[in-house]
Amino acid sequence: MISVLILTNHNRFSKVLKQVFIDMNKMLLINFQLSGDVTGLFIRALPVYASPDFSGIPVTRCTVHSVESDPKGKAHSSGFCNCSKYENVGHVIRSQSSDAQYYYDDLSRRHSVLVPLRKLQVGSHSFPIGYYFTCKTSCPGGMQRRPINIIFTLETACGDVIGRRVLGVRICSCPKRDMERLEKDYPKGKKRNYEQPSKKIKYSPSCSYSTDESDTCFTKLSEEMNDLSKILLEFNEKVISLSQIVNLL
Amino acid sequence: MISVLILTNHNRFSKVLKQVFIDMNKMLLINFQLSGDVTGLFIRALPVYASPDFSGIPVTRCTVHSVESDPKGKAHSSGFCNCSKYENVGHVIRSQSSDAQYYYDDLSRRHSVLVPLRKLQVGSHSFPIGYYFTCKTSCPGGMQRRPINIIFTLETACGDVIGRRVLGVRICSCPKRDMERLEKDYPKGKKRNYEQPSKKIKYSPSCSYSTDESDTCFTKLSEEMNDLSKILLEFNEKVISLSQIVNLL
DNA sequence: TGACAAGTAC
DNA sequence: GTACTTGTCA
Repeated sequence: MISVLILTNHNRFSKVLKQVFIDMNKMLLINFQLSGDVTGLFIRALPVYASPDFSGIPVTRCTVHSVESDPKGKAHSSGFCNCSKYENVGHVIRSQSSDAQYYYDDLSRRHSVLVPLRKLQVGSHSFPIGYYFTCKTSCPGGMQRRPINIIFTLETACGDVIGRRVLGVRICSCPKRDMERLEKDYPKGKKRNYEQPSKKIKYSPSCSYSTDESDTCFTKLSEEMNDLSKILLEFNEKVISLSQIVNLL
Repeated sequence: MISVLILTNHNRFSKVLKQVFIDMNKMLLINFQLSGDVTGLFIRALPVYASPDFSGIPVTRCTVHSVESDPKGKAHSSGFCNCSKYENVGHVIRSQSSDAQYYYDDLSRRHSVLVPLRKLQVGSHSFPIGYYFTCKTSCPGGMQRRPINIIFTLETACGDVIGRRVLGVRICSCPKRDMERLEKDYPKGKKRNYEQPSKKIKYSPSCSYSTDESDTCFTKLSEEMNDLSKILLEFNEKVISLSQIVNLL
C-alpha cells in the first residue's frame, strides 16, 4: 500500500483545488506511505503544464533564474543536457534528498528528479521526500503563469512505471492569498487566457503528458505489479497535526 | 542653437516629472533643433540609471529579451561586445535611423547609439531622430524597476563632447496610467526601495554617470566650442500641435 | 498582512 | 480604458 502525504505547514494545500501553493525555494515535504519492501524502487517527480495546450512543452527554468547558474547558456547549448555541471540549472523541481538523481530525457527534453526509495526505518510506514522549486509558476521566460502539475511516478530500476499520481502545484510569492482567492473563485474558475509563447521547437506527440481526470489517482500501469497497484493518496497541509490526514480518494 | 523637441503623441511627456512615458518598441521621436552647419557632428543616446546607487552599473537588456536574439549568450561571452552579430542584443536604446551606429565602450561596458547629424533639409530647422526601447524599465533581470535617464550628447567625429542633455524615460506597458499616478504623487515621490540586485561586477568610478540637477540642461563642456554651447531644450508631447512647444529652460 | 506596483487580458 | 493578476515593499 502506497499513499502520498503532504506534510509541510509552511505552505498550503487546497483540498478543493487539489493543489499545493508554495513559495519558491521553500520545502514541500511529501510523505510516501509505503508497506512491503520497496527498495530498488524510485519516485520520479516530473513537472508538466496542466493545460493540454502546453502539456507538450517541457517545463524548464526561466531565463532569469537560469543565468544565475549558467550565464552563457552552455548547459543546453547542443540540444542535449549538461545540467549537472551547472547546478542542475534546467530543473524546476529539486529534491532535498542527498541521493536524488537529476534526469533528462533526450526525446521529450524533459527534466525530472528521481529519488530512490530505501528500506523504511523500523516502526515507520512512510518515506519522506523533500522537494522545492526553483522558479515561480509566473516566471517570465519560463512557466509564464501557466499552471503546472507534478507527475509522481513509482518506478522500478528498469524504468517500468508502476504507479502514477498527479499533484497540482502553484509556485508563487503569496501562497496564502492566492489559494484563498482561487478557492473563492472555484468552480467558476475565471481563468484568463494568457498569451501563448511562440513555440519555436516542435516536440513529438509521445512527449505530451496527459494530466486528465484519470490521472488524479495512481493508475495501474503494469499487470504483473498488481500487488502495488492499489494505491491511496492522502494529503495534509499541516506538519504538526499528522492526525488530520484527509483521504482524497 | 540647438534644442530638443519631443514629437510623439503615442507617448507622454510629463513636464512636472521631466520624464517621458513610453511603451516598449514604440517610437519616441526627438527633434533636435539646430542652426548652422552641424554635419560631422553626432548625437549619442546612452541610458543611465537615474539613482546614484546604480548609476555606475551599465544599463543593458534583460535576460528574457536578450535570449530572443542571442540564446546562447555569445554576444558578450568574452567580456567584450559582439552585439552587431546578434541584432544589437545588448542595446536598450535603438534608433530608427538607417545610419545609426551601435557603440560599446570597453571600459564602462556601456552600450549607446550614435546618429550622425546631416545637413538640414532646406527650410527645416530640426533634425528628427526616432528612438525606441527594447526593454521595459521594470524588466526582471534587466533594469528591474530602476528608473533611467537618457544622456544625449552632442559629439564631434573625434568623440569630443560639445553638449549634454538628460531626459528621464520610463518604459512601461501603461504610459498614461503610470504618468498620471506619478504626477499625482509628485513631489512627495513615494518611491519604494526595491531590492538591489547583487553587484557581481565592479565598475571603475570613471564609468559612473552623474545625472544630477546640473545635467538637466545641456552643459558646456569645451570652451572652444562656445558657439555651440548655448542650447535650448524644448519639449512637447503632441505631434499635432507643434505650436504648443514648452520651453523648459 | 495590507497596500502598492505594474504587467496583461477583456 | 477597466479590472484583474501577482510580485514586492512596509
